[in-house]
Order: sequence, then structure tokens, then C-alpha cells
Amino acid sequence: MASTVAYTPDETDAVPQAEPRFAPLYRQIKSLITKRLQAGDWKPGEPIPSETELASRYKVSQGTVRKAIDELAADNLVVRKQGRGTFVSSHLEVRTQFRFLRLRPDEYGQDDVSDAGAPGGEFQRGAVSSAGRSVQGQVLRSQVLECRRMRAPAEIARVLQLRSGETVVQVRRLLDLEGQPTVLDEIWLPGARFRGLTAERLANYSGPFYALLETEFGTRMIRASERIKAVAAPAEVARVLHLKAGVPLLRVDRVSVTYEDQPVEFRRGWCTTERHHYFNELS
Amino acid sequence: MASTVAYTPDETDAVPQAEPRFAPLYRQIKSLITKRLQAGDWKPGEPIPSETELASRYKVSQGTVRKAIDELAADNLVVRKQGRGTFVSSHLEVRTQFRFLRLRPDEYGQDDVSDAGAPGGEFQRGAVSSAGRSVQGQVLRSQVLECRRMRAPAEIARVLQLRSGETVVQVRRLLDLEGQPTVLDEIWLPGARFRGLTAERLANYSGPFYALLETEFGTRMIRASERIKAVAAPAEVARVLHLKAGVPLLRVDRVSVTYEDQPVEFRRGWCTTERHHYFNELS
DNA sequence: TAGTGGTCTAGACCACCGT
DNA sequence: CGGTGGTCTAGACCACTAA
Repeated sequence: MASTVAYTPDETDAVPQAEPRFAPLYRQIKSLITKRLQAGDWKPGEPIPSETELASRYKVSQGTVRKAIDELAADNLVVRKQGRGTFVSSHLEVRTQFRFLRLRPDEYGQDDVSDAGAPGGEFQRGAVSSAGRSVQGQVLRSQVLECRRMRAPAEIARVLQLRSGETVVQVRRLLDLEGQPTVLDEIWLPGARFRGLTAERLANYSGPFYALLETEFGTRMIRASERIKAVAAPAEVARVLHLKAGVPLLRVDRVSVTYEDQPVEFRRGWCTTERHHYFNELS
Repeated sequence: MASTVAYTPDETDAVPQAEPRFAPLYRQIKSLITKRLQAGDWKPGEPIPSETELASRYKVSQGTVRKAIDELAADNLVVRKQGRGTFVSSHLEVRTQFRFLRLRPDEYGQDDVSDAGAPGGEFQRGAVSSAGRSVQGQVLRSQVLECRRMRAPAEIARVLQLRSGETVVQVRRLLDLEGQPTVLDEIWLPGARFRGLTAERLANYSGPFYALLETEFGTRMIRASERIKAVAAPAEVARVLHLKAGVPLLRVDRVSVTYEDQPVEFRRGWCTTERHHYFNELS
């Protein structure tokens, strides 16, 4: 294949359409692979074809495929395992399980956490509406309070890029960390994408929320952005968290996106920081 | 040079000592370059030698140097500029100036900020004890309230890895965002490293705090980690921020490190989030 | 042992920048 | 134009994993 010219598909692949022409070859390859992931041709947890296989399939050198996969790995879409292969990443894997949970107990990792090596999260099946598991040394327990379908409030519709009045699923749940009620999450999801999502389905599922969305609804959360404010606890929130109304809480608003930067979740978390803190690395 | 064996220094470079032997060649090269940066042989804003130059100097292929520099660039230690060269990154550069400031006005970037392309921060010299400048579309003004030397409190000494009782510099400053007092920063620095740092020096300097530490004291902040809590504003803090005592504030504790992960700053920021929020990207 | 990702090389050519 | 980083190739060898 010529070096920088537009990629011409061979028989084994879907046509690449609205791509930025004249992108470097490795980006075109990256984009082709991403499309396959998005289409679900290669599923979370499974290996993608080997570098040599992809190289011959796309008629480029292995080095080019390598660079494409390097970026996919940097984007956390894929995980390389030496000697084994390259795997579609999944919220089910221990290493990426609570990738988006930034709340840490205050005692944890006094200095930089650097690598910390999470002690492998073994799952314990919980009672109805709950699941208990260990993550980063802390015991995590999730209890679903509510799951209902409703017409999207204007604000939610805007964020999720829905027409106003379209239906959304609202989930409210309580997170216990070390036995303390710590986070109240209010989650909104596009109704169309998560058709069969019910309170019962959630109750019977033990495991990370995003893992359920991934395995049951084929929607993988890729990336998210958060906005954090300090607020006084509203009465209703305080009640659920067993706190006095008005105590300071972290209000964490999160927009999560799948492939192509499609927003598919809006979440508002109300967090006590009496025994925990929000952790962040700057670089 | 043989492929994976230990690197043997040639005449042009300091001996590599306590390095993890049997690291890949490119990491050894990376480490050699890092040492040069740390030693100040190549200064912030200046170019480092070209890839071909480094390749011949270290007697490795250009590809290997390239991979080393790729990582340095990913670590933000260095910035590549096509056609020009590779430059030691600096807190003076517009693009990295307020790299660590995560507070955004609420209206800014309704959706993902993605790339946003900050509109180039032109500096305006301010009155004594202050500097006004524009960053990411918001007007930022810093006012030094206090700068004194003191014996390190136990907690500070621990974080900065000093012997208890060693002297530290404490700086207190107020950040105005869009004319609103928004953040009160309490900063502790190791006294030994920042010997000539005085209130006057700070007052006469217009520009980012870290840029001053970099240019005047040769200490570059590489990386930081933050812990965030929601707290009720202490009376003293509230007074400075023109708020009522007890209103919810973000308390952001930051530990910043230089090369070799040496901690060199502890900072506690008290932030109102009435008109701003803390922004974070998860991936 | 065969297959995978990881490292290293050498050389070609391109895109961009300043002079 | 010459020099810099950016892309692409082809091939060799290493390290790790699983059968």
C-alpha cells in the first residue's frame, strides 16, 4: 500500500466512509479497527487478530499496525498482553473495573499511589438489590434504590443529545464504602439504547454497573468527563446518606461517552467526603 | 550497541548508576536524557539535540531515540515541534501554562472541551502583589497575601519528606477569576530549595507561579496528585473569599513533584464553586 | 515449540520550518 | 535549501505464554 494516500478497502473489510482523508496510514488502520470494535465484531474480553494477521489483512507493515494498536491501547480501547495477544478491553476485567471511580478512603495510599497493584477484586454475591465486592482494598456495596423510565428533563436531554421529551431510564443507587453510605448516584441513560434495563435486572446483577451495560446492552463506556462542585446536602440526599441536611458534599456530574464520542450517560453523584476523598493525578 | 544488555556510557555522558539494569535500550536512553534535563544541561524552552544527533551520540538507531523521546513527550517533559525540533517543556509556554489549574467557569465548554485551543494568554503587568492575565478565556488575577518562612509543621514535613522542624516557605495567595475571589491557596515549599523566595519577589513577578519557581529556582513541577474534599468554609478562609463562614467549599490538597518524584510542594486550595467547577477527564 | 507482542535496526521518503 | 520531526517498511531477534 502506498504511503500516505487514501486507503482502499480490500475484500475483507467494510468500506471506510466519512474518514478524514490523508490521515497517516496508521490512523486509517486505527480507525478501521475502531469500527470493528464499535460494530461488535470483536467483543470485550476477546482477542483481536494478531498484528501480523492484521498487517497482511490490511496490506501494511506490522510496524504500522503496531502504531495503530499503540494508540488504541493508549485510549484504553484495547489491552496488550505479551505472549498472548491484544484484547478488547472490558469493564469486567479487574484492572479496569472501577476505572472511573475516583473516591478513595482517606487512609489509602498516603503518598502517590503510583501502581498500588489492586488486590484482585473477588466478587461476592449479595442480597437482592445489592452486590458487595472489594476494590482497591475497600469494600464496595451497591444498592439500587430506584429504576424507572421517564421523559427526559430538558437538561438531561441536552446533555445526552436527545430530543426533549424522549424517554430516559433513571437509576438511583446508593454506594456503601466500608459499610458507610457514601455516594448517592442519580443516573440517566437514553431509553432507546437500554430497553430492557429494569430494577430487577439490576438487582440480580452483581458486578460493576458499566460491566452490565457492556455485556447486556453492548454499550461500552470509553471515556467520561466530570465537573465537581461543593454543595450543601439537599434534605432528600442527606436522608439517604444518613447525614444532616446542609453538610458539605461533593457533587460530581459525569457525562460518559461510547465510540464516536456519543454521550450515553449522565450521572450526578453526591459524595460525603468525611472518610473519603476524590483522587486525581495531574500531569 | 547490543540489543538488551546494559548500556555502557561513552565519553560524552555521565555514568548511569542506580538504574534498573536490563531495561529496554530506549528506556535507558530516556533515563539518560532525563538526567540531562534534571541537571539543567538543557533548559526549559530550549531545544534538546536532534534525534539524529542523539542517536549518534548514544550509538543507537534513530528509532530507539525516537521511542525514548516519545515517552518523554507523553510525560510532558518535552514538547515536539515538527520541522523545528524537540524542546524542554516549560510552565512559561502558553500551552502548558495553567496545566494544573482545573477550575473552569461554569459556562465554559458546555460539552467536552476536547481541544478548545486556548486563545493565547497575553500577560498584563499588574499592580504590586498581583498579576492579571487571561487563561482559557477567563481573566485570572493572583494576589499574594503572605510569604513567610517557618518551621515545617509535622504534617507538611511528612508530605515534603523533610525532617520535622526544617524550614519551609509558606505562601498564601488569593486567586480572582473574572473579578470574583475564588481560590485561597496555602502553599508550602521546602525552604532550602527556594532560598530567595520572598513576598517582594512574588509581587514583582507577573506570570504563573510555577514559571517563577522554574526560572528563578530551577525547580520544575512535573506532576502532581490531588485529593479533594467538600468542607464548610472556616471563618478565616470565608473572610478572605468574601463568603459566609460555613458555606461549602472544595478543599483541594495537592502534592507536586519534580524529577525523580521528589515532592517539592504541598498546596491546599480552598475554592468556591458558586460560579466555577473542578473539571476532570476520565479515560 | 509455535505464536504473540516487544525491541532494535537501517534506510527511504514525507511534511514542515526557517533562511 | 537543509535540517527537523513524522511515517512507513522489512527484517532480525528477544521475552513471554500456552499447549
